[in-house]
Amino acid sequence: MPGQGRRRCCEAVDGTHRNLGRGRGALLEPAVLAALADSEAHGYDVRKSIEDMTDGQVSADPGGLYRLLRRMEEDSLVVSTWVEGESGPQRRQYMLTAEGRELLEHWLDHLRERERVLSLLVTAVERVVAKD
Amino acid sequence: MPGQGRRRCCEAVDGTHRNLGRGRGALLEPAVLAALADSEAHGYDVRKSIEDMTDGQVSADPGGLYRLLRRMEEDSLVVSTWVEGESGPQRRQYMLTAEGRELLEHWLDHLRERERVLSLLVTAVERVVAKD
DNA sequence: GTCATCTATATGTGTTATACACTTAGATGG
DNA sequence: CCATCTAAGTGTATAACACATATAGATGAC
Repeated sequence: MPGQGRRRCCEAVDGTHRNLGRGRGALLEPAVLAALADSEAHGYDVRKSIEDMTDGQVSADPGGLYRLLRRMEEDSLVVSTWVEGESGPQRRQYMLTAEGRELLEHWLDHLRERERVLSLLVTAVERVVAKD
Repeated sequence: MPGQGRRRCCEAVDGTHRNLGRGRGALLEPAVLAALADSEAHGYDVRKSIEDMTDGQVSADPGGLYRLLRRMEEDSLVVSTWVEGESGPQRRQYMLTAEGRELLEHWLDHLRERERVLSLLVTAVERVVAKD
């Protein structure tokens, strides 16, 4: 069986998905934008939204998610405020900005393109594999 | 327009796609495997195969492609031989191994899963964007 | 009453592939 | 002779990731 040394194609050590693809090809950012487009939320909720969105298949790494949210705030895609709960300020509420919403629309086109490319690739692989 | 500082979502500086997603989420490896499943080929041909496969939308970075091929050989997914052309040995011919073919089959399942997740994400984004 | 578990938000860090620029070299063609 | 195509690389800074770990309050079991 291939894939002992370097890990390949399947994501996390435990076999679950943990990412949506890396870097520029990543899908985590649009997922976050989409999660926040409905209503503002805090990081923990965003994480659950993404799980819901993807049918429980993508469970973002908390560390990475919180860092992404900070990055996105730096880039003015979201803004955050600390929510003073009845038990002290412990939640950072994120809200989408107009810029973030604009980018999400842009992402939609891009995601559709990616869908198309992926489907072309699947077709090509199917052709050469010709599995049952 | 968002995306001046950090580049976002769109791939290369010139606006073309150059990758298929990074790292573990990357699609370049299966594309290479698929390109070599039909018939052995050298790197330059693989690059063109990928372009064909993706309707000209993905044009792999040559540097990265050659490095990937080397990596794949290290992992016994492909084997290479220098082809002695009539004008000296200048082409490295790559051939898929049984292990490589096995991994490609595995990739097919994985790509289909990715297709499904991507389509769920697109649906989610569409719902919140509700564009035209 | 304490122990696990859940909510919630982080930081630390090594690893790795990437994008882009650049090099080399033979062949082809105007 | 000079551009362009084929062909195969190297160099390198950067960025993002996976995973481990820390923290703290709340909830619930036993």
